[in-house]
Amino acid sequence: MFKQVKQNKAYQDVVEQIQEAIMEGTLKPGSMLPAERELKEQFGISRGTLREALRVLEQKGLIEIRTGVAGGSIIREVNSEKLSENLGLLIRNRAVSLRDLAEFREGMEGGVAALAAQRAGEQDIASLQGLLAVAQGHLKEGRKGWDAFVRTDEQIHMALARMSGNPLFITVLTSVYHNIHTYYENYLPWNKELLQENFTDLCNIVAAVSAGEAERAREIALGHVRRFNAYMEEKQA
Amino acid sequence: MFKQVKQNKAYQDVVEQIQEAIMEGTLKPGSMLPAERELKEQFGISRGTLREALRVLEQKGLIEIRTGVAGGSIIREVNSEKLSENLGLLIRNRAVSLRDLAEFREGMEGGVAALAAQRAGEQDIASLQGLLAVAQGHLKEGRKGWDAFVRTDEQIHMALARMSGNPLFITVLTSVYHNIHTYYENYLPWNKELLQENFTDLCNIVAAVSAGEAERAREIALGHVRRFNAYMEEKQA
DNA sequence: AATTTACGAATGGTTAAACCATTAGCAGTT
DNA sequence: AACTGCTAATGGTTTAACCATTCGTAAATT
Repeated sequence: MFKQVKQNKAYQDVVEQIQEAIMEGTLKPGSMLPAERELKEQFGISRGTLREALRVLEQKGLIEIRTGVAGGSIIREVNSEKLSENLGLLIRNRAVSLRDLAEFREGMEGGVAALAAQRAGEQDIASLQGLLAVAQGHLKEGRKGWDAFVRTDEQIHMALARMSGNPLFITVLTSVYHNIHTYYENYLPWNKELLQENFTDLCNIVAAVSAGEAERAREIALGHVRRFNAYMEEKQA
Repeated sequence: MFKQVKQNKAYQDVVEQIQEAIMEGTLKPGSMLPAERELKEQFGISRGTLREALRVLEQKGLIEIRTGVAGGSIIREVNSEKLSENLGLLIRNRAVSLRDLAEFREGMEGGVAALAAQRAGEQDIASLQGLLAVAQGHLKEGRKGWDAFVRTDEQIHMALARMSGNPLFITVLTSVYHNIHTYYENYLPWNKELLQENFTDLCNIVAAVSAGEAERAREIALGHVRRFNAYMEEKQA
Protein backbone atom coordinates (compact mmCIF):
# COMPACT_ATOMS: atom_id res chain seq x y z
CA MET A 1 0.00 0.00 0.00
CA PHE A 2 2.69 2.48 0.92
CA LYS A 3 5.95 3.08 -0.80
CA GLN A 4 9.18 2.08 0.85
CA VAL A 5 10.80 5.10 2.46
CA LYS A 6 14.13 5.73 0.83
CA GLN A 7 16.71 5.69 3.59
CA ASN A 8 19.45 7.75 2.02
CA LYS A 9 22.86 7.55 3.55
CA ALA A 10 24.16 10.98 4.47
CA TYR A 11 26.96 11.00 1.92
CA GLN A 12 24.56 9.99 -0.88
CA ASP A 13 22.37 12.94 -0.08
CA VAL A 14 25.37 15.24 -0.34
CA VAL A 15 26.39 13.68 -3.67
CA GLU A 16 22.92 14.17 -5.07
CA GLN A 17 22.65 17.76 -3.94
CA ILE A 18 25.99 18.76 -5.44
CA GLN A 19 25.42 16.75 -8.61
CA GLU A 20 22.04 18.36 -9.18
CA ALA A 21 23.50 21.81 -8.63
CA ILE A 22 26.09 21.06 -11.31
CA MET A 23 23.53 19.65 -13.74
CA GLU A 24 21.20 22.59 -13.22
CA GLY A 25 24.01 25.02 -13.82
CA THR A 26 23.94 26.52 -10.33
CA LEU A 27 27.53 25.32 -10.00
CA LYS A 28 29.50 26.14 -13.12
CA PRO A 29 32.61 24.40 -14.42
CA GLY A 30 35.76 26.09 -13.15
CA SER A 31 34.12 27.42 -10.02
CA MET A 32 35.06 26.02 -6.64
CA LEU A 33 33.17 24.45 -3.80
CA PRO A 34 33.71 25.91 -0.32
CA ALA A 35 36.50 24.36 1.75
CA GLU A 36 35.74 21.04 3.44
CA ARG A 37 35.58 22.57 6.91
CA GLU A 38 33.07 25.10 5.61
CA LEU A 39 31.01 22.65 3.54
CA LYS A 40 30.61 20.21 6.41
CA GLU A 41 28.95 22.99 8.40
CA GLN A 42 26.58 23.83 5.54
CA PHE A 43 25.50 20.20 5.19
CA GLY A 44 25.53 19.57 8.92
CA ILE A 45 27.68 16.47 8.68
CA SER A 46 31.14 15.41 9.77
CA ARG A 47 34.21 15.90 7.66
CA GLY A 48 34.68 12.20 7.09
CA THR A 49 31.21 11.79 5.65
CA LEU A 50 31.68 14.84 3.46
CA ARG A 51 34.93 13.43 2.14
CA GLU A 52 33.24 10.17 1.17
CA ALA A 53 30.78 12.23 -0.85
CA LEU A 54 33.58 14.21 -2.51
CA ARG A 55 35.40 10.99 -3.41
CA VAL A 56 32.28 9.75 -5.17
CA LEU A 57 31.87 13.00 -7.08
CA GLU A 58 35.54 12.85 -8.03
CA GLN A 59 35.13 9.29 -9.29
CA LYS A 60 32.13 10.40 -11.35
CA GLY A 61 34.38 12.98 -12.98
CA LEU A 62 32.31 15.90 -11.70
CA ILE A 63 34.95 17.52 -9.50
CA GLU A 64 38.70 17.63 -9.20
CA ILE A 65 40.35 17.95 -5.80
CA ARG A 66 43.59 19.84 -5.27
CA THR A 67 45.71 20.20 -2.17
CA GLY A 68 47.49 23.26 -0.89
CA VAL A 69 46.41 26.70 0.18
CA ALA A 70 44.54 27.56 -3.02
CA GLY A 71 43.29 24.00 -3.29
CA GLY A 72 39.83 22.60 -2.96
CA SER A 73 37.12 21.03 -5.06
CA ILE A 74 36.86 22.43 -8.57
CA ILE A 75 33.77 21.81 -10.68
CA ARG A 76 34.88 20.09 -13.86
CA GLU A 77 33.64 20.32 -17.38
CA VAL A 78 31.88 17.00 -17.82
CA ASN A 79 33.88 14.80 -20.15
CA SER A 80 34.03 11.23 -21.30
CA GLU A 81 37.14 10.24 -19.39
CA LYS A 82 35.34 8.16 -16.80
CA LEU A 83 33.13 6.58 -19.42
CA SER A 84 36.23 5.51 -21.27
CA GLU A 85 37.76 4.19 -18.06
CA ASN A 86 34.62 2.20 -17.39
CA LEU A 87 34.63 0.74 -20.86
CA GLY A 88 38.24 -0.24 -20.33
CA LEU A 89 37.25 -2.14 -17.18
CA LEU A 90 34.56 -4.02 -19.08
CA ILE A 91 37.00 -4.95 -21.78
CA ARG A 92 39.67 -6.14 -19.38
CA ASN A 93 37.10 -8.28 -17.70
CA ARG A 94 36.28 -9.90 -21.04
CA ALA A 95 32.71 -8.63 -20.83
CA VAL A 96 33.42 -6.82 -24.11
CA SER A 97 35.45 -8.62 -26.72
CA LEU A 98 37.52 -7.22 -29.54
CA ARG A 99 34.84 -8.51 -31.85
CA ASP A 100 32.20 -6.57 -29.95
CA LEU A 101 34.24 -3.41 -30.26
CA ALA A 102 34.79 -3.94 -33.96
CA GLU A 103 31.11 -4.63 -34.60
CA PHE A 104 30.13 -1.56 -32.71
CA ARG A 105 32.54 0.53 -34.71
CA GLU A 106 31.10 -0.93 -37.87
CA GLY A 107 27.67 0.25 -36.76
CA MET A 108 28.78 3.82 -36.27
CA GLU A 109 31.50 4.75 -38.74
CA GLY A 110 29.16 4.88 -41.71
CA GLY A 111 26.77 7.27 -40.04
CA VAL A 112 29.63 9.42 -38.79
CA ALA A 113 31.14 9.73 -42.26
CA ALA A 114 27.77 10.65 -43.74
CA LEU A 115 27.19 13.37 -41.16
CA ALA A 116 30.72 14.66 -41.59
CA ALA A 117 30.15 14.93 -45.32
CA GLN A 118 27.08 17.05 -44.70
CA ARG A 119 28.67 19.33 -42.17
CA ALA A 120 32.40 19.66 -42.83
CA GLY A 121 33.56 23.22 -43.49
CA GLU A 122 36.56 24.36 -45.51
CA GLN A 123 38.84 24.33 -42.51
CA ASP A 124 37.75 20.82 -41.62
CA ILE A 125 38.52 19.57 -45.09
CA ALA A 126 41.91 21.25 -45.04
CA SER A 127 42.77 19.60 -41.74
CA LEU A 128 41.69 16.21 -43.08
CA GLN A 129 43.95 16.62 -46.05
CA GLY A 130 46.76 17.65 -43.76
CA LEU A 131 46.29 14.45 -41.77
CA LEU A 132 46.27 12.41 -44.98
CA ALA A 133 49.60 13.92 -45.93
CA VAL A 134 51.02 13.02 -42.53
CA ALA A 135 49.73 9.48 -42.90
CA GLN A 136 51.30 9.14 -46.33
CA GLY A 137 54.57 10.35 -44.90
CA HIS A 138 54.54 7.65 -42.23
CA LEU A 139 53.64 5.05 -44.80
CA LYS A 140 56.75 5.90 -46.77
CA GLU A 141 58.96 5.45 -43.74
CA GLY A 142 58.52 1.71 -43.94
CA ARG A 143 58.12 -0.50 -40.90
CA LYS A 144 59.21 2.06 -38.35
CA GLY A 145 56.44 4.41 -39.50
CA TRP A 146 53.67 1.87 -39.01
CA ASP A 147 52.86 2.80 -35.46
CA ALA A 148 52.66 6.46 -36.34
CA PHE A 149 50.48 5.62 -39.32
CA VAL A 150 47.99 3.76 -37.17
CA ARG A 151 47.82 6.68 -34.78
CA THR A 152 47.23 9.09 -37.64
CA ASP A 153 44.55 6.79 -39.04
CA GLU A 154 42.87 7.02 -35.67
CA GLN A 155 43.18 10.79 -35.67
CA ILE A 156 41.44 10.98 -39.01
CA HIS A 157 38.55 8.91 -37.72
CA MET A 158 38.34 11.09 -34.64
CA ALA A 159 38.41 14.21 -36.78
CA LEU A 160 35.49 12.85 -38.77
CA ALA A 161 33.63 12.17 -35.54
CA ARG A 162 34.18 15.76 -34.45
CA MET A 163 32.94 17.03 -37.81
CA SER A 164 29.75 15.05 -37.36
CA GLY A 165 29.08 17.66 -34.70
CA ASN A 166 27.34 15.08 -32.56
CA PRO A 167 28.74 14.88 -29.04
CA LEU A 168 27.46 11.35 -28.63
CA PHE A 169 29.44 10.06 -31.57
CA ILE A 170 32.49 11.95 -30.41
CA THR A 171 32.32 10.66 -26.85
CA VAL A 172 31.49 7.07 -27.63
CA LEU A 173 33.95 6.72 -30.48
CA THR A 174 36.67 8.31 -28.37
CA SER A 175 36.16 5.61 -25.78
CA VAL A 176 36.04 2.86 -28.35
CA TYR A 177 39.26 3.99 -30.03
CA HIS A 178 41.01 4.49 -26.74
CA ASN A 179 40.30 0.90 -25.80
CA ILE A 180 40.59 -0.81 -29.15
CA HIS A 181 44.08 0.58 -29.52
CA THR A 182 45.57 -1.70 -26.90
CA TYR A 183 44.25 -4.73 -28.75
CA TYR A 184 45.72 -3.62 -32.02
CA GLU A 185 49.09 -2.99 -30.48
CA ASN A 186 49.27 -6.34 -28.78
CA TYR A 187 47.60 -8.77 -31.08
CA LEU A 188 47.16 -7.58 -34.62
CA PRO A 189 49.81 -8.47 -37.19
CA TRP A 190 50.13 -5.47 -39.47
CA ASN A 191 51.53 -5.64 -42.95
CA LYS A 192 52.29 -3.21 -45.72
CA GLU A 193 49.41 -4.17 -47.98
CA LEU A 194 46.86 -3.72 -45.23
CA LEU A 195 48.17 -0.27 -44.37
CA GLN A 196 48.25 0.74 -48.01
CA GLU A 197 44.68 -0.41 -48.45
CA ASN A 198 43.65 1.51 -45.35
CA PHE A 199 45.31 4.60 -46.71
CA THR A 200 43.45 4.31 -50.01
CA ASP A 201 40.16 3.97 -48.12
CA LEU A 202 40.94 7.04 -46.07
CA CYS A 203 41.69 9.04 -49.20
CA ASN A 204 38.37 8.00 -50.71
CA ILE A 205 36.46 8.85 -47.56
CA VAL A 206 38.06 12.28 -47.36
CA ALA A 207 37.30 12.84 -51.03
CA ALA A 208 33.65 11.98 -50.52
CA VAL A 209 33.46 14.19 -47.44
CA SER A 210 35.11 17.06 -49.28
CA ALA A 211 32.57 16.71 -52.07
CA GLY A 212 29.76 16.64 -49.54
CA GLU A 213 28.59 13.29 -50.81
CA ALA A 214 27.08 11.82 -47.66
CA GLU A 215 25.90 8.48 -49.00
CA ARG A 216 29.12 7.75 -50.80
CA ALA A 217 31.06 8.61 -47.65
CA ARG A 218 28.83 6.28 -45.68
CA GLU A 219 29.38 3.38 -48.03
CA ILE A 220 33.12 3.75 -48.26
CA ALA A 221 33.53 4.15 -44.50
CA LEU A 222 31.37 1.11 -43.84
CA GLY A 223 33.30 -0.93 -46.37
CA HIS A 224 36.56 0.26 -44.85
CA VAL A 225 35.68 -0.89 -41.37
CA ARG A 226 34.18 -4.14 -42.64
CA ARG A 227 37.23 -5.06 -44.61
CA PHE A 228 39.44 -4.26 -41.69
CA ASN A 229 37.32 -6.30 -39.29
CA ALA A 230 37.26 -9.23 -41.67
CA TYR A 231 41.06 -9.17 -41.80
CA MET A 232 41.17 -9.06 -38.04
CA GLU A 233 38.79 -12.01 -37.65
CA GLU A 234 40.89 -14.00 -40.04
CA LYS A 235 44.11 -13.33 -38.18
CA GLN A 236 42.66 -13.87 -34.75
CA ALA A 237 40.83 -17.08 -35.52
CA MET B 1 66.35 13.73 -16.32
CA PHE B 2 64.42 11.90 -13.62
CA LYS B 3 60.85 10.90 -13.72
CA GLN B 4 58.44 12.57 -11.37
CA VAL B 5 57.82 10.34 -8.39
CA LYS B 6 54.18 9.38 -8.28
CA GLN B 7 52.90 10.41 -4.91
CA ASN B 8 49.95 8.08 -4.51
CA LYS B 9 47.43 8.96 -1.94
CA ALA B 10 46.84 6.12 0.47
CA TYR B 11 43.26 5.47 -0.60
CA GLN B 12 44.31 5.32 -4.28
CA ASP B 13 46.83 2.66 -3.49
CA VAL B 14 44.14 0.61 -1.78
CA VAL B 15 41.77 1.06 -4.73
CA GLU B 16 44.42 -0.10 -7.15
CA GLN B 17 45.37 -3.15 -5.13
CA ILE B 18 41.79 -4.35 -4.76
CA GLN B 19 40.91 -3.52 -8.37
CA GLU B 20 43.88 -5.46 -9.67
CA ALA B 21 43.01 -8.42 -7.50
CA ILE B 22 39.51 -8.41 -9.01
CA MET B 23 40.79 -8.07 -12.57
CA GLU B 24 43.33 -10.83 -12.10
CA GLY B 25 40.70 -13.11 -10.69
CA THR B 26 42.24 -13.38 -7.25
CA LEU B 27 39.02 -11.90 -5.92
CA LYS B 28 36.04 -13.55 -7.56
CA PRO B 29 32.53 -12.14 -8.01
CA GLY B 30 30.29 -13.09 -5.13
CA SER B 31 33.11 -13.43 -2.63
CA MET B 32 33.51 -10.96 0.17
CA LEU B 33 36.25 -8.66 1.36
CA PRO B 34 37.23 -8.86 5.03
CA ALA B 35 35.41 -6.54 7.41
CA GLU B 36 36.53 -2.92 7.48
CA ARG B 37 38.16 -3.24 10.87
CA GLU B 38 40.13 -6.22 9.61
CA LEU B 39 41.01 -4.72 6.21
CA LYS B 40 42.35 -1.51 7.73
CA GLU B 41 44.86 -3.59 9.67
CA GLN B 42 45.96 -5.50 6.56
CA PHE B 43 46.55 -2.25 4.64
CA GLY B 44 47.98 -0.44 7.64
CA ILE B 45 45.68 2.56 7.29
CA SER B 46 42.88 4.14 9.24
CA ARG B 47 39.27 3.18 8.78
CA GLY B 48 38.32 6.55 7.29
CA THR B 49 40.93 6.22 4.56
CA LEU B 50 39.85 2.65 3.86
CA ARG B 51 36.25 3.77 3.55
CA GLU B 52 37.19 6.41 0.97
CA ALA B 53 38.77 3.64 -1.06
CA LEU B 54 35.69 1.42 -0.71
CA ARG B 55 33.45 4.30 -1.80
CA VAL B 56 35.51 4.68 -4.97
CA LEU B 57 35.34 0.95 -5.71
CA GLU B 58 31.61 1.04 -5.12
CA GLN B 59 31.21 3.96 -7.50
CA LYS B 60 33.19 2.04 -10.10
CA GLY B 61 30.69 -0.77 -9.77
CA LEU B 62 33.29 -3.24 -8.55
CA ILE B 63 31.88 -3.89 -5.08
CA GLU B 64 28.58 -3.63 -3.32
CA ILE B 65 28.45 -2.70 0.36
CA ARG B 66 25.81 -4.06 2.71
CA THR B 67 25.13 -3.23 6.34
CA GLY B 68 24.22 -5.61 9.13
CA VAL B 69 25.87 -8.55 10.74
CA ALA B 70 26.34 -10.57 7.56
CA GLY B 71 27.15 -7.38 5.65
CA GLY B 72 30.38 -6.21 4.11
CA SER B 73 31.91 -5.59 0.72
CA ILE B 74 30.83 -8.07 -1.94
CA ILE B 75 32.80 -8.39 -5.16
CA ARG B 76 30.42 -7.73 -8.05
CA GLU B 77 30.20 -9.22 -11.48
CA VAL B 78 31.49 -6.44 -13.73
CA ASN B 79 28.58 -4.92 -15.61
CA SER B 80 27.70 -1.89 -17.64
CA GLU B 81 25.47 -0.17 -15.12
CA LYS B 82 27.93 2.57 -14.26
CA LEU B 83 28.79 3.09 -17.90
CA SER B 84 25.12 3.67 -18.59
CA GLU B 85 24.88 6.05 -15.66
CA ASN B 86 27.89 7.93 -16.93
CA LEU B 87 26.46 8.23 -20.40
CA GLY B 88 23.27 9.54 -18.89
CA LEU B 89 25.25 12.23 -17.09
CA LEU B 90 26.93 13.22 -20.33
CA ILE B 91 23.62 13.38 -22.10
CA ARG B 92 22.08 15.51 -19.41
CA ASN B 93 25.03 17.79 -18.96
CA ARG B 94 26.22 18.36 -22.45
CA ALA B 95 22.73 19.47 -23.28
CA VAL B 96 22.71 16.81 -25.93
CA SER B 97 19.83 17.76 -28.15
CA LEU B 98 16.99 15.55 -29.22
CA ARG B 99 18.45 15.79 -32.68
CA ASP B 100 21.80 14.45 -31.45
CA LEU B 101 20.09 11.53 -29.79
CA ALA B 102 18.02 10.78 -32.86
CA GLU B 103 21.03 10.95 -35.16
CA PHE B 104 22.96 8.65 -32.95
CA ARG B 105 20.11 6.21 -32.88
CA GLU B 106 19.97 6.36 -36.65
CA GLY B 107 23.60 5.36 -36.74
CA MET B 108 23.07 2.28 -34.64
CA GLU B 109 19.65 0.81 -35.26
CA GLY B 110 20.52 -0.51 -38.69
CA GLY B 111 23.55 -2.40 -37.48
CA VAL B 112 21.67 -3.74 -34.49
CA ALA B 113 18.84 -5.06 -36.65
CA ALA B 114 21.32 -6.72 -39.00
CA LEU B 115 23.14 -8.45 -36.16
CA ALA B 116 19.87 -9.49 -34.57
CA ALA B 117 18.80 -11.07 -37.85
CA GLN B 118 22.00 -13.10 -37.90
CA ARG B 119 21.78 -14.24 -34.33
CA ALA B 120 18.18 -14.47 -33.17
CA GLY B 121 17.11 -17.91 -32.04
CA GLU B 122 13.63 -19.39 -32.05
CA GLN B 123 12.86 -18.17 -28.57
CA ASP B 124 13.99 -14.68 -29.49
CA ILE B 125 11.70 -14.61 -32.49
CA ALA B 126 8.79 -15.88 -30.45
CA SER B 127 9.31 -13.15 -27.86
CA LEU B 128 9.46 -10.53 -30.60
CA GLN B 129 6.18 -11.72 -32.00
CA GLY B 130 4.71 -11.67 -28.53
CA LEU B 131 5.74 -8.04 -28.16
CA LEU B 132 4.24 -7.21 -31.54
CA ALA B 133 0.94 -8.68 -30.41
CA VAL B 134 1.05 -6.55 -27.28
CA ALA B 135 1.82 -3.48 -29.37
CA GLN B 136 -1.10 -4.20 -31.67
CA GLY B 137 -3.36 -4.57 -28.68
CA HIS B 138 -2.38 -1.13 -27.37
CA LEU B 139 -2.88 0.34 -30.81
CA LYS B 140 -6.46 -0.86 -30.85
CA GLU B 141 -7.18 0.79 -27.53
CA GLY B 142 -7.12 4.17 -29.18
CA ARG B 143 -5.63 7.24 -27.55
CA LYS B 144 -5.35 5.81 -24.09
CA GLY B 145 -3.15 3.00 -25.38
CA TRP B 146 -0.62 5.31 -27.04
CA ASP B 147 1.69 5.58 -24.08
CA ALA B 148 1.75 1.84 -23.65
CA PHE B 149 2.39 1.40 -27.37
CA VAL B 150 5.40 3.66 -27.26
CA ARG B 151 6.80 1.74 -24.32
CA THR B 152 6.28 -1.54 -26.14
CA ASP B 153 7.95 -0.10 -29.22
CA GLU B 154 10.93 0.68 -27.05
CA GLN B 155 10.90 -2.83 -25.61
CA ILE B 156 11.04 -4.28 -29.10
CA HIS B 157 14.05 -2.16 -29.96
CA MET B 158 15.75 -3.17 -26.71
CA ALA B 159 14.99 -6.81 -27.41
CA LEU B 160 16.66 -6.45 -30.80
CA ALA B 161 19.67 -4.90 -29.12
CA ARG B 162 19.92 -7.85 -26.73
CA MET B 163 19.67 -10.27 -29.66
CA SER B 164 22.60 -8.54 -31.32
CA GLY B 165 24.56 -10.12 -28.47
CA ASN B 166 26.83 -7.12 -28.31
CA PRO B 167 27.09 -5.60 -24.83
CA LEU B 168 28.12 -2.26 -26.26
CA PHE B 169 24.97 -1.90 -28.31
CA ILE B 170 22.89 -3.04 -25.38
CA THR B 171 24.51 -0.65 -22.96
CA VAL B 172 24.60 2.38 -25.19
CA LEU B 173 21.12 1.95 -26.62
CA THR B 174 19.73 1.41 -23.13
CA SER B 175 21.14 4.77 -22.10
CA VAL B 176 19.91 6.45 -25.25
CA TYR B 177 16.38 5.11 -24.90
CA HIS B 178 16.28 5.91 -21.25
CA ASN B 179 17.12 9.50 -22.01
CA ILE B 180 15.20 9.97 -25.23
CA HIS B 181 12.02 8.82 -23.56
CA THR B 182 11.66 11.97 -21.50
CA TYR B 183 11.87 14.05 -24.64
CA TYR B 184 9.18 12.07 -26.39
CA GLU B 185 6.85 12.29 -23.44
CA ASN B 186 7.19 16.00 -23.09
CA TYR B 187 7.52 17.35 -26.57
CA LEU B 188 6.43 15.05 -29.33
CA PRO B 189 2.87 15.25 -30.69
CA TRP B 190 1.82 11.70 -31.46
CA ASN B 191 -0.97 10.80 -33.83
CA LYS B 192 -2.68 7.67 -34.98
CA GLU B 193 -1.12 7.55 -38.43
CA LEU B 194 2.40 7.82 -37.06
CA LEU B 195 1.84 5.01 -34.61
CA GLN B 196 0.26 2.84 -37.26
CA GLU B 197 3.23 3.46 -39.54
CA ASN B 198 5.62 2.61 -36.71
CA PHE B 199 3.77 -0.60 -36.10
CA THR B 200 4.01 -1.60 -39.75
CA ASP B 201 7.76 -0.91 -39.67
CA LEU B 202 8.17 -3.02 -36.58
CA CYS B 203 6.30 -5.89 -38.19
CA ASN B 204 8.57 -5.71 -41.21
CA ILE B 205 11.71 -5.59 -39.10
CA VAL B 206 10.61 -8.60 -37.08
CA ALA B 207 9.76 -10.43 -40.29
CA ALA B 208 13.21 -9.78 -41.71
CA VAL B 209 14.88 -10.80 -38.44
CA SER B 210 12.80 -13.97 -38.32
CA ALA B 211 13.87 -14.80 -41.85
CA GLY B 212 17.47 -14.13 -40.94
CA GLU B 213 17.75 -11.52 -43.66
CA ALA B 214 20.34 -9.19 -42.18
CA GLU B 215 20.59 -6.62 -44.93
CA ARG B 216 16.85 -6.28 -45.33
CA ALA B 217 16.51 -5.85 -41.57
CA ARG B 218 19.19 -3.18 -41.68
CA GLU B 219 17.47 -1.22 -44.39
CA ILE B 220 14.04 -1.36 -42.87
CA ALA B 221 15.32 -0.40 -39.42
CA LEU B 222 17.32 2.49 -40.83
CA GLY B 223 14.34 3.67 -42.84
CA HIS B 224 12.15 3.37 -39.79
CA VAL B 225 14.34 5.55 -37.63
CA ARG B 226 14.87 8.03 -40.45
CA ARG B 227 11.20 8.47 -41.13
CA PHE B 228 10.54 8.90 -37.47
CA ASN B 229 13.32 11.46 -37.07
CA ALA B 230 12.10 13.38 -40.10
CA TYR B 231 8.65 13.60 -38.58
CA MET B 232 10.17 14.79 -35.36
CA GLU B 233 12.23 17.49 -37.07
CA GLU B 234 9.16 18.71 -38.86
CA LYS B 235 7.09 18.97 -35.70
CA GLN B 236 9.84 20.53 -33.64
CA ALA B 237 10.87 23.12 -36.21
C1' DA C 1 5.57 -28.30 18.62
C1' DA C 2 5.23 -24.13 16.29
C1' DT C 3 5.39 -19.37 16.35
C1' DT C 4 6.61 -15.06 18.03
C1' DT C 5 9.50 -11.98 20.54
C1' DA C 6 13.65 -10.11 22.46
C1' DC C 7 18.27 -9.65 22.59
C1' DG C 8 23.25 -10.08 21.46
C1' DA C 9 26.93 -9.60 18.34
C1' DA C 10 28.99 -8.28 14.04
C1' DT C 11 29.07 -5.10 10.52
C1' DG C 12 28.76 -0.68 8.12
C1' DG C 13 27.59 4.57 9.05
C1' DT C 14 28.84 8.77 11.45
C1' DT C 15 31.01 11.91 14.58
C1' DA C 16 34.78 14.65 16.75
C1' DA C 17 39.25 16.57 17.41
C1' DA C 18 43.71 16.49 16.43
C1' DC C 19 47.79 16.39 13.63
C1' DC C 20 50.44 15.75 8.99
C1' DA C 21 51.53 17.24 4.05
C1' DT C 22 51.22 20.39 0.34
C1' DT C 23 51.21 24.74 -1.69
C1' DA C 24 50.43 29.94 -2.90
C1' DG C 25 51.68 34.19 -1.41
C1' DC C 26 54.35 37.30 1.20
C1' DA C 27 58.20 39.31 3.63
C1' DG C 28 62.82 39.56 4.21
C1' DT C 29 67.47 38.86 2.36
C1' DT C 30 71.02 38.84 -0.93
C1' DA D 1 65.77 41.40 -9.50
C1' DA D 2 66.20 36.98 -7.69
C1' DC D 3 66.33 33.90 -4.08
C1' DT D 4 64.98 32.10 0.66
C1' DG D 5 62.22 30.93 4.22
C1' DC D 6 58.00 31.69 6.82
C1' DT D 7 52.91 31.75 7.28
C1' DA D 8 48.47 30.34 6.71
C1' DA D 9 44.94 27.81 4.30
C1' DT D 10 43.64 23.63 2.36
C1' DG D 11 43.30 18.65 1.64
C1' DG D 12 45.10 13.91 3.72
C1' DT D 13 45.17 10.83 7.65
C1' DT D 14 44.65 9.06 12.23
C1' DT D 15 42.17 7.71 16.40
C1' DA D 16 38.48 6.32 19.37
C1' DA D 17 34.07 6.32 20.28
C1' DC D 18 29.22 5.76 19.41
C1' DC D 19 24.96 4.98 16.28
C1' DA D 20 22.13 2.06 13.01
C1' DT D 21 21.14 -2.15 10.68
C1' DT D 22 20.76 -6.87 10.34
C1' DC D 23 21.11 -11.92 11.22
C1' DG D 24 20.99 -15.71 14.25
C1' DT D 25 19.60 -17.59 18.43
C1' DA D 26 17.56 -18.17 22.80
C1' DA D 27 13.63 -17.29 25.44
C1' DA D 28 8.77 -16.58 25.83
C1' DT D 29 4.31 -17.39 24.21
C1' DT D 30 0.66 -19.78 22.01
